Amino acid sequence: MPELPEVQTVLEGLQNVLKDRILTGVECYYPGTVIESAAISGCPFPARIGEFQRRGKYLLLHLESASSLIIHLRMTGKLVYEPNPEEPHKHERARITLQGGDAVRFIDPRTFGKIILTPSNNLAQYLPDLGPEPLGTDFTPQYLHKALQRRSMPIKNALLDQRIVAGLGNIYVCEILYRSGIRPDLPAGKISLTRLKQIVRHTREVLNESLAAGGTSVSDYRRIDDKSGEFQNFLRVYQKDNCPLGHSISNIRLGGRSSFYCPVCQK
DNA sequence: CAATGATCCTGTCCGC
DNA sequence: TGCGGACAGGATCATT
Repeated sequence: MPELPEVQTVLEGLQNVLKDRILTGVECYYPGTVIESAAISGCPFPARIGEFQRRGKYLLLHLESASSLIIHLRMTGKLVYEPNPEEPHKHERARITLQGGDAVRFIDPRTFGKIILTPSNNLAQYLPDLGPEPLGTDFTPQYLHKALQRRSMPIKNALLDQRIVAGLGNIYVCEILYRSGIRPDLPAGKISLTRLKQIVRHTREVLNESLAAGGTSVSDYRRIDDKSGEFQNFLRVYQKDNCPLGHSISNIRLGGRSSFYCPVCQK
């Protein structure tokens, strides 16, 4: 499940592969995977990518033709660079074509991923309300304190809410709460500023460690060069039987998601 | 407004 | 060996 470190790793892979290349189009092989804004006037291709950006779990490719591609991988989306590809792969839902015949395949078995083509000045219409970047300077304990006050939902659900902080998913939230020593089901609004400091600190720590490892590969996620990330080797609670101290891990469902935590280390 | 639950979708895994 | 069912989960929409 691509979260911030995986999306960032994919972005850097795209940057390596697509820098200075001329995009000639986006083909769609599954209804609804590619969405083209009605506000697009004239064909935005051929065009180079002027800027590569990530916002939360969204990839933003700004074309020099004043249009942008918004890509969301959701759970099983993968981008794979392919020199001169032939017929679409079995789970290939879309394809970004390049001048010269090469392409980036969008492979997504569960079909939830999207590629949106929209004028660059109209991005906001296709991006939801997103909270601060967890590695940015405005993600602070004070911010979290304010965002969570009087909220009764479990802290785990709050950290998964992209409107509160943009880019975290199930794996990293489990790991962040373990390192912070906080149970995932604690009501978000009742957590002290001191403990929120732990959350902010460990959010940065976990994300930075994962970025350094090229992300986490637990199921489908691969880098654009189809290599695995390595952070799954450093997970302490997610899909584990025991925490690093040997206590047995509990798995409860919160917001319909499995939530791994150590009942001894997390209070 | 806040919180919860259903929904989308298919590959994988488990038990019988 | 094969089958049914549970499960995985990000974001959105509907309901309470």
